[in-house]
Amino acid sequence: MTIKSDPYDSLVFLTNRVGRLLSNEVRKKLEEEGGPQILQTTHIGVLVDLWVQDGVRQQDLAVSTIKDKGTITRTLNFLEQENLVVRVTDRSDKRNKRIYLTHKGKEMEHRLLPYAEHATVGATDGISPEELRVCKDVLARLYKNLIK
Amino acid sequence: MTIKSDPYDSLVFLTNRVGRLLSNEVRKKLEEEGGPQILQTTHIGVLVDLWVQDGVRQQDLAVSTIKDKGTITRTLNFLEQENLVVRVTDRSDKRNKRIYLTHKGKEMEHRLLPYAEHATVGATDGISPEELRVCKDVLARLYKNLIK
DNA sequence: AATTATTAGTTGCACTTGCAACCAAAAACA
DNA sequence: TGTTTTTGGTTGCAAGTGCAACTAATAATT
Repeated sequence: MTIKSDPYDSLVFLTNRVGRLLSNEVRKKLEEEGGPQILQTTHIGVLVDLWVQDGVRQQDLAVSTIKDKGTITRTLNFLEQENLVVRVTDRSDKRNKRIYLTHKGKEMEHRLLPYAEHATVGATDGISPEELRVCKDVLARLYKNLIK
Repeated sequence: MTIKSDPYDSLVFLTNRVGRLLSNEVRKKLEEEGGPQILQTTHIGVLVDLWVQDGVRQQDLAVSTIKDKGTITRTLNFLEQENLVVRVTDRSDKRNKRIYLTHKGKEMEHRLLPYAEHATVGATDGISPEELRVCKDVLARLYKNLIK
C-alpha cells in the first residue's frame, strides 16, 4: 500500500499561502478604513523591525525582513522621502548607515499595528486560543531557527 | 501600566517571514542537489495544486495559489512550454481552459515534493512533533477560512 | 606601511507581479 | 430574439525584486 503524501501538509506551502492571504486582508482593511497610505508589504515589514529596535543597519534589516540589500536600499529611499525614517552614517564605521525612526515613523506604529493584529478575526473561526498560541509560538521559533 | 504590543507576535508577519525563509531553503536545496530546474515559487505552487487535483480552470488556480489571473496565464505559458502541463479548452464552456498535467508533470511530483517536505529539518529544532502538528493544522484551517 | 580581502550600501538589468483595460463566450434579462 | 451583464483568460504597463557588478570604507595579511 502506497501512502500518497499530501502536498498541502507542508510548512512551506501553508505558511506562504496563509501569509499572502493575511497580507491581502490587512491591505484591504487599510484601504476600507482609510488607514495610512503606506501599503507596500516591504515598507511595513521594515517599519515593524524598527519598532522592535531602532538604529540598526540596512544589512540587519535585509536579514530580518528576508529581502535583498538592494530592495532595502530602495525601500528606505521611499521611507526617508516620506519622513518616516532617517539614515545616519555611523561615525565609527562609515560603511554602516544606521536607520532611525522619525517622530512620524514612531506614530505610525499605533496606527498600523491594530490592522495587522485584528486582521485575523473571522479567519480564526473554529480555532481555539490555545491552538493559535501554539501555532504562533512554533512559527516564532521556526523564524529564530531559520534566520541563521 | 501600558502593555506594549509585540509586532512580531502577529500571524501576518510570522507566516510571511517563515514562509519566505522556508521557500529560500527549498530553493537552495534544489540547487545544491541538482534538482529540477523549475525554481520559481509560483511555478511550484501551481504544480502542487495540480498534483492535488488535475483539470481545474486557470481561475481556480489563481484563487488557490492567491495569485493574479495574469500571473497564472504567464506561469502556464512557461509550464506548457516546458511540457509539464497542457491547456484544454472546455467543450461545454469555451471560456474555460482546463489544465492537465503531462506525464512529465506528474513525474515531477516525486522529484520535487521531498525537497519541500524535508526542508524543515534543522529548522524544527526544539519543536516537538505535537506542536508542529498543531501548527500545521491551524495553518490549514486558516487557509480554508480565508480562501473564501 | 602597502597590498589584498571583506563588508555595507548603491545601481543596472532582467524578470515577476498586480492592476486595469481588453476580448471572447456565456448567462441574465428585456 | 436582441441587448446587457458577467465571467474566464490575455495583454500592456508600472512598480517591486533578486542578482551581479560596482564603489567606498574597513579589516586582514604580507
